[in-house]
Amino acid sequence: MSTTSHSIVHHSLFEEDQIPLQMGFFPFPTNLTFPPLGCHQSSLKAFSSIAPSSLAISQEDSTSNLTETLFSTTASREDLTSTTFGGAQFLSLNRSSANPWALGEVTDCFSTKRGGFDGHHLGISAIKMKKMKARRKVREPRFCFKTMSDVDVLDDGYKWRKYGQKVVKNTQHPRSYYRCTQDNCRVKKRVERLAEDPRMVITTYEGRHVHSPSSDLEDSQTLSQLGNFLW
DNA sequence: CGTATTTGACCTGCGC
DNA sequence: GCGCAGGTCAAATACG
Repeated sequence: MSTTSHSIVHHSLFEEDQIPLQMGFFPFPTNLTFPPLGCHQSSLKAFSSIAPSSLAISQEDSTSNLTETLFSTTASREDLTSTTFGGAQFLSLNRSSANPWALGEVTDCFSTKRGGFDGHHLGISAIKMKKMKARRKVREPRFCFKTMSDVDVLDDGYKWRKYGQKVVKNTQHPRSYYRCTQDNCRVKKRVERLAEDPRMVITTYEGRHVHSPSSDLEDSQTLSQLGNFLW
């Protein structure tokens, strides 16, 4: 199997809950903090980085056959600014305050395995537990993108270990669950094929990496530069 | 033999 | 409370 054989003719970035709804509008979180979700490999350069105050998307990637990049936000055209960086043109989005996610709290409360709440954590009061439950709806930032590819797992520069697979109702293709193999890094990703179009791979990332990609130094440097630019 | 993947069981949240 | 569906665990298995 070759990871270079896939062809990306179109991909898009959108909040995962919107799938498979029409792309176009979703509440854009203000504290999205990647590069973890940045796909720095040449095949995915369009998503060079996502920063707290801006969303950057390469409009043109001459190294791949990427012909079109779409993204959806609540922002109007006026909220977008165009910047040229490293030979590529990026669109930056000035975000508003609307943010459905409270990054950190859930991480702190639920970072360990579910067994973490029994035994030595039994001192937690009922009220606190209730608060925790109330917070539980709030998730780590999740983002997904759709890629037309004949391989399921695209090389995004990080090392992943598969920890589960599940058949999702009304779909013929199973959903695979991956976790970053790096110690202390709890980033997860899900990979599934779109029911309506099996050629499309939906990759959903959850959380933020606490380390650099494991390979591809050149692209890592590029990513780092972009990070500086965007942050 | 160490590491990664598979897969059935189990857990959790949610709707009714 | 019950059942369903999604997500995770972990033992078994495969692979290099």
